[in-house]
Amino acid sequence: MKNVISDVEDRLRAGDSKLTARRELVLKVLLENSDKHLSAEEVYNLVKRRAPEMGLATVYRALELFQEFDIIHAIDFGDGRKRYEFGSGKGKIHHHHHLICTKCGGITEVNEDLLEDLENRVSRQHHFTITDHQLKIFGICRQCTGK
Amino acid sequence: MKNVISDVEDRLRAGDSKLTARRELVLKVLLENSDKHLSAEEVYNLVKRRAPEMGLATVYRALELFQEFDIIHAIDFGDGRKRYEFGSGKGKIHHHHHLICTKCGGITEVNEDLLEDLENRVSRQHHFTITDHQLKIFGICRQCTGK
DNA sequence: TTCCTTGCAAAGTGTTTGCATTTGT
DNA sequence: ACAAATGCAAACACTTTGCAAGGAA
Repeated sequence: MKNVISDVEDRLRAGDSKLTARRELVLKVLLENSDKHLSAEEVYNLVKRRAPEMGLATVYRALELFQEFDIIHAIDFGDGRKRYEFGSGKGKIHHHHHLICTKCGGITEVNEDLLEDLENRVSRQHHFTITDHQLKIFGICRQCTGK
Repeated sequence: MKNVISDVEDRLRAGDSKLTARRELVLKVLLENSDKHLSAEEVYNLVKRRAPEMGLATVYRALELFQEFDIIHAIDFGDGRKRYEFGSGKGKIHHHHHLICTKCGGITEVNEDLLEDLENRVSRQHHFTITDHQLKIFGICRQCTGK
């Protein structure tokens, strides 16, 4: 946990930016809720508990910065706002998928990458150099089944 | 072509709605550009050529109506606006995927459904009843390769 | 008439930007 | 002191909504 923060600090410094107190707070909130896919507003609300004077714009700017440094990336579950998640958006570093329950809105992560074969086929057939993919599966989750 | 329109007309009428002249125009524009994934604004601009007095709100309302009737559905390519495509969003009727070129922004459709095995596995492992999925593959398209 | 549709403008929602002030070094 | 970061409010982009006017049955 602490190491993640100092790792981010190093990466920012290497790019002539720094991990200010506000940015660290944003980062911590993201870390502590890394299972939740928070939106900017949600991050803002959590952050405000510890720094009530903090502005929403600062949260957006921190999120943008973290994205530039490939520390987080945005995902879109179709609810009209961006949500954030650790890991680079580019590259094949961190492939996982989301099961989205259309009843309760809950999101489950599937942490294996299940698409290698498929990617190889598509890549060959369409002469398309794949750098990333995004799979969202919609349906009814275990808890909501049978309700 | 004509049959698609009268089919839509029938479906709307069955649900106590009707295919007005404006709505038909929206539908036609969508049909004539079914390869393009138009946004609301793009539909609006095309529609205005034939009906200059038409308002943007009417386009949005027509698109919403068509979605309710599962005639079209919205997709999000992460550019901040919704784009529309024929076919139901629910159900396993019409599964295809999108190759999104990160260089030129071009979108290629992959019309086979390649995910059956994967769905079966996920469904079993997570007790998740799948109703739909969405796969976006990012990379460099054939034309942009080597530029 | 009655009900639905439409155009227009206003309101909403999520995000970004301009600018004066504050902070860190 | 200087550059970068921040809070605030205004601006933005896309979408939705309220309402009065228009049209079809």
